[in-house]
Amino acid sequence: MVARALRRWGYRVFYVQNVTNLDDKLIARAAQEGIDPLALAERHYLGYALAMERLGVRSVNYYPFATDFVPEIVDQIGRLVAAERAYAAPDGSVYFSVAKFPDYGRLSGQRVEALRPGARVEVEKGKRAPEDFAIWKGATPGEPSWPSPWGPGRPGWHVEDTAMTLRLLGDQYDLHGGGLDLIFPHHEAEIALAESTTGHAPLVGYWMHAGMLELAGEKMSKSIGNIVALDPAIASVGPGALRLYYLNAHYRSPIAFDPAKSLPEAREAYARLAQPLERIEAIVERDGSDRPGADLPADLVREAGELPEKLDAALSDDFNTREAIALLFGWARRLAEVSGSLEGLAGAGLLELRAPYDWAREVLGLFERGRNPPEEGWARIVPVAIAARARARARGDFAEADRIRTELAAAGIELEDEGTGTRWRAPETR
RNA sequence: GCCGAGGUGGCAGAAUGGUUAAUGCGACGGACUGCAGAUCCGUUUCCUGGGGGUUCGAUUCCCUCCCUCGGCUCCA
Repeated sequence: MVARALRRWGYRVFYVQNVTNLDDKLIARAAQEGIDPLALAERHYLGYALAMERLGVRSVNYYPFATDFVPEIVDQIGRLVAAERAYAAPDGSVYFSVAKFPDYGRLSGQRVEALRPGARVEVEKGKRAPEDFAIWKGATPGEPSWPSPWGPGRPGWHVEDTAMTLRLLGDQYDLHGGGLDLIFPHHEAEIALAESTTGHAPLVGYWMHAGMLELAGEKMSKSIGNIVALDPAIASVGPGALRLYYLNAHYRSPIAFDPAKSLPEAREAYARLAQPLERIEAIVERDGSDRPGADLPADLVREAGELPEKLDAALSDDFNTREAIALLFGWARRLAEVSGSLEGLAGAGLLELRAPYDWAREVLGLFERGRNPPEEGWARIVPVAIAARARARARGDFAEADRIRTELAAAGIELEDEGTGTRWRAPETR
């Protein structure tokens, strides 16, 4: 959403999302399954990329893999060691010397003296100070490793990202995102590593830290392993409803996920929002956008014209997506009031009424045209069934009419009777 | 213990130093319907964690306490 908005506002955006494709857990799991850790990482990445595609997250320009940047990482570590900002330990690991970077802790508000060593992770031997962190991990037999001046090993987590961004984005860049849980130590470490390497500060102009998705009071996280709900969630309510759910709160706020209620609620809200758009598009698709008809009432012209401006204003207030969504609901309600007269309007007017929805499509990624359209088979079969049901109803055979509706429902097809006829909808079309 | 993010109606979740604190879900009532659903209209007065303070006025600013979540340096 941020990348979409910035691009709309004329910024040139190059969006990099780093992929850590080798870590302790991956190595352990791969050993368990008897496969190559990098292949396992590739499999995870593909699953992630597929889910993002289905969610309509297509703004990322490049997903660099950490292990493709080992030369850059080794080079950066070399510069840090040469500048005595880092040191090699006897076991072949290299540590960054936190004491040599006075700004350490500035981003997170932490004071180095106040940290509690070993709170969660065992303190390693070979460090000169407990707050130092590994940027090169000496090789363990049987695990992937690369040669380096300090012996074979693999990159530490923090340095991967800075080596990639120094190469891809330069010494300084504008925006860095991430979850609130990454501020310390990871983002703190990125700042220390990059600024110590290049001498240029600040590394990042703006940090955007997103609130956690809390599942039953606990953050949802790949580390805990309770993230499995993403694919089923997309499948159950569709990508649009899921995006609406995420965008329904300010990015910095934690959002409470209730497995029983959150997704159905998002689905209902999304359906309400999409309803007027579906009506408009049904007419335009049927008659074309140049269909003749009545002009739009002046007040509607004005409102439709002003809304995108208001939506941009809402979003430019620290990306207040909820405010924008509230405006969209207001527009949906406004259109509902005039739904009876839509049929008489000219195509040009209908397109004007659609403008706020076009904004939402571009910036929020909602209302994307069916990437998973109903199978052609359905499009042939369902109208036939509907006609049969209409005949059954006309002759008063409601048992047969209900049987047809039930049968279609079992296949996931929903029927809705309206004054003019019966509409049908396949699940997951949007 | 320290650092950070939060605490708003039944639920989710915005906003603001000032007349009725958005929006959505849910609930309730009505219209429509053979029924159901969807849709449309309306209602939902008692909601800003506790306690102090500043102010004519605080949900908003200050202090303090409580609660939830995250982090505390090789989990990423």
